[in-house]
Amino acid sequence: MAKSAVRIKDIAAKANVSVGTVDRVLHNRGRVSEDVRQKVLLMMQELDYEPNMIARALGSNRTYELAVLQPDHTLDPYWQAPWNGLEKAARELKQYGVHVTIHSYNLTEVDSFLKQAEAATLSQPDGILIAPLFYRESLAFFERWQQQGIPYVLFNTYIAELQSLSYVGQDSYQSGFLAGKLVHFGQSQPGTFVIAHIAEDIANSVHISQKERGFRDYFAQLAPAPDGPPPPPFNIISIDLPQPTDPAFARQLNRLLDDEHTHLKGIFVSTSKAYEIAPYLQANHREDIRLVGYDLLEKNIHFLNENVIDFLINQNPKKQGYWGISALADLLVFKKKVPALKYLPLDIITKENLQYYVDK
Amino acid sequence: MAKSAVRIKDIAAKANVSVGTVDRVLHNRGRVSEDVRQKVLLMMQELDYEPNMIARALGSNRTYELAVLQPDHTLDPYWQAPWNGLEKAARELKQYGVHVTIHSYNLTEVDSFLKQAEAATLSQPDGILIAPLFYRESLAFFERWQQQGIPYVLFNTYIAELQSLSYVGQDSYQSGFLAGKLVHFGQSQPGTFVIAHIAEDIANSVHISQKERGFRDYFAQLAPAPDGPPPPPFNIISIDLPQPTDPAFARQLNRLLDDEHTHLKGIFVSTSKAYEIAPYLQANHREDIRLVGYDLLEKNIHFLNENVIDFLINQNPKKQGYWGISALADLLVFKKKVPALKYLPLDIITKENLQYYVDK
DNA sequence: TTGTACGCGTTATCAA
DNA sequence: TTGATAACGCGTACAA
Repeated sequence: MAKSAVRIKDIAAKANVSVGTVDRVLHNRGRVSEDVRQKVLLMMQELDYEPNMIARALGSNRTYELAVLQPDHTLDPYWQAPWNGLEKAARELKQYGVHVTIHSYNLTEVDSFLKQAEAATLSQPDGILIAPLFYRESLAFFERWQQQGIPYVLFNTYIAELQSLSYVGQDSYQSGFLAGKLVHFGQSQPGTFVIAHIAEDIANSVHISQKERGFRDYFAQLAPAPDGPPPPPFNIISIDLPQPTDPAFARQLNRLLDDEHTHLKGIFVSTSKAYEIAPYLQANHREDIRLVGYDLLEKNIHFLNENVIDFLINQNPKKQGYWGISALADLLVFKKKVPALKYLPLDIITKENLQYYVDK
Repeated sequence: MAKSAVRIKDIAAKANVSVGTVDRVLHNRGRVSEDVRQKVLLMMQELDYEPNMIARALGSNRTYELAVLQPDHTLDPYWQAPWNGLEKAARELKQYGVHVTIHSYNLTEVDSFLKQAEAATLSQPDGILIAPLFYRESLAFFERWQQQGIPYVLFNTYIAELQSLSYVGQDSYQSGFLAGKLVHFGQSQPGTFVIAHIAEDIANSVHISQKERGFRDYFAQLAPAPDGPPPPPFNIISIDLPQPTDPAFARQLNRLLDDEHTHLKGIFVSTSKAYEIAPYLQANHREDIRLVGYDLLEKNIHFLNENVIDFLINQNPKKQGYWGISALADLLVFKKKVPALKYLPLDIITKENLQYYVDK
């Protein structure tokens, strides 16, 4: 027995009022006496009324303007995927009156961010989705949005922020922890594991340092096997590399690879740029050194297929965009509760299961 | 500029006909002169008309009855997940007039399947989703459904079948291949890898033998590294185990574990029953033997957390149910093209990323 | 062969 | 504080 179709009309009849009255209590628009209100509320409960969202979308001709702030996907390949996710969500929600405008900023220029954020704010949207790569500058806008009563969702980059509706993205700490497992797995001889940061301002980048903490914690918790032998002494070091175009990049990397008594077992690249390290391993025939990185960029995929990169951790960038928009839509059009935190899966990608994760 | 809202009314006006006429050509119901038809078609193209599915669902009060044939989820824990997926899809599509009825059969009794399949057929549904675990018996029903013009979708168990609308599920061959990678990864010493079938009628089960083929092919393709050293000689054997309650189960397993010169490196369990093998490894402190299996059952998760199971391959059973129903809905209510094959991702699950895949 | 008018469940306006 | 009633875009009898 599918509890089929209890309509506003039904509860109106049962409560001896008109549909207009029911509608008023349903959306507490006021202008209805308290006793009638209670009666209607009761009837709604009794009949277990569920609004027909389809009819609602059709009837109320209202539209919802959503503004998105994210780095320009034509300047950095990583941001293509979130962009695809946004577009997909936009397409699906179009019929519900949802319209999304993407404000792209240049991820290397603060001014660009400020300008776009300003534009987004002035457009008076009904909701905002933001990848807050500029920490400090974002905070000021959060304040403004909150005062204006505009709900906003953070994605991709976590900022501890109590006022935002939700954060959609990855758990950086756990992804570092997982990376530890992946570089270590199956290696029992003592040696060194490296976490490599490429051209990152670590001090100003919360999620990078969380990744490092997770990575180190993985090896730390390896210790206390109660009955087994103690784990071999692993040496965990982190290196900061400059831009790959900088000659110092090759110099530092080669020094690391050439140092015989380091016993280098694996490298974890804390960003999506594992493909910058891979050529050096390949050139020196050091495919035995485990290499783990992030994201299914074309260049990463290339080295995964060449067995130079062993694992990629997929942060599900497309879904980040998709669910970010969905969260806003859930709040605004479907009036659903939105969880404050939505961690996306950390997919482990190898050559053998890659095909299922690349966007066709 | 969002190409906002071109309605039937608009194209009717532009073509100097009534909405009724437009509707007739839209659904080619005939009864419209060819020249008018062409003109309307042209206008539709020019205006890039997209039907408003929401209004359509509301206007046409038609409902769609979907029948599902799958093993009883109260008798086998694996089937809980697909069931959840079905329910989720049903909930989302309810407002579009989609109603799904689940016909559960006992996966150990052919008669039960026949009875439920008969019932489903007689209910004259608008579409059928079936997990065809009984190969031969399913074929007869396919024939009937095809003759009755009822679209049907296969899920979970692949059967080469040209008439079905779609197959939604995993790629068994590739999952065996992946399992090969996972048991082998990081192990360079020669030794033996085992693929274990637990209480399976392999001859009658296509996907189990596909898994085995994939598994063996993984090791076969390891060979020809053009410049590197030849791969170590791996020995791949398969064993058929009886029901775990059968004393022969323990006997065979212990014989395998005790045989010193087998140099057993890893075991791949071809079904979701890795948890039946795990206790033996644990009891004998043979956690060094790699163990890989399928699916996030509670018992498997337990041994994953205990480091006895190293990897689980997630076949995404919940999504199988979800996308199975979605495929039917896409065809029937949204009139969309449905791909003949939808392979779900083969997620690699470890202790460290498990949390993101368990159904909360 | 074509056009008209009503209904789907909801919202929103306006008069009572 | 209430109740009619016209939209919303589409499907569909039924009339012409």
